[in-house]
Amino acid sequence: MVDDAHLRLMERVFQALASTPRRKILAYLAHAELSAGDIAARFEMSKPAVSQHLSVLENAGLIASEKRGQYVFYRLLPDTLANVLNGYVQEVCPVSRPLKAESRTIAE
Amino acid sequence: MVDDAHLRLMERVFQALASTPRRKILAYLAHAELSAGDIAARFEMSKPAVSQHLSVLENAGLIASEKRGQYVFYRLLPDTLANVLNGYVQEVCPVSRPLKAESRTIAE
DNA sequence: TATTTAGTTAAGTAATTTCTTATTTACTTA
DNA sequence: TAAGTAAATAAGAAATTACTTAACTAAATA
Repeated sequence: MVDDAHLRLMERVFQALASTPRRKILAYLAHAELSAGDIAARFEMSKPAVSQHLSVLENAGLIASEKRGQYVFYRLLPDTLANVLNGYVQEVCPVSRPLKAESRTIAE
Repeated sequence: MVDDAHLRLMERVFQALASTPRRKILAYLAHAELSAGDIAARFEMSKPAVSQHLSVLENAGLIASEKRGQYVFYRLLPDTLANVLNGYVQEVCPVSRPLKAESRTIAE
């Protein structure tokens, strides 16, 4: 049951990440909290299209929204991303590999 | 130029991972090298469908194939997965987070 | 209170993805 | 060499995804 929930979350996360605009949105939110309009302004596509991308990311637990007055602000939820991706790397890569990569990073 | 190639690879990797059957194939290959038929036998879908999934994974640099006699054997290329996912986590998550997760793992 | 601004929801279309079956290629063995 | 097995390619149907514009809701301001 719990594991099944985890699989469904993983499914939604990988689905969410399979889109260049959505990965771009996450990159923007890594540096600052932004309103829906701030985000839409950085893309060529229409506002509803961006709004839909934001829903996908929110349903995957990758971002959270908060309405303040007229605006809706979005912020990154870095734990979901880190947990799902690190978890998957460790599941697939014979343990030593990801650790080595991280050790290198830690060493820097 | 180099960075553009990196972005195209990332694009293909996330695209490849956005499919449950393909993530399952990677999990199988994490434990052993398998022939195309061995892999197809583990799924309900037709062999050509599995073959197409294998192409997607191979084009993303996540697996490699080698023909030996009548069979084509597939094996995981763990570096691509680890590099792309770790790289992305670090790009998006304010550095501390993935390191902490890995430190915990290393501590075990 | 009427208008403007920010954002989402709805409905429909275009593009892409994921399957299927049929065909083809390459190797093995009777 | 003929027959059988393993796998990929081809062609097309069905399902999903990613957009568009139009309509709607909520908050701010004149």
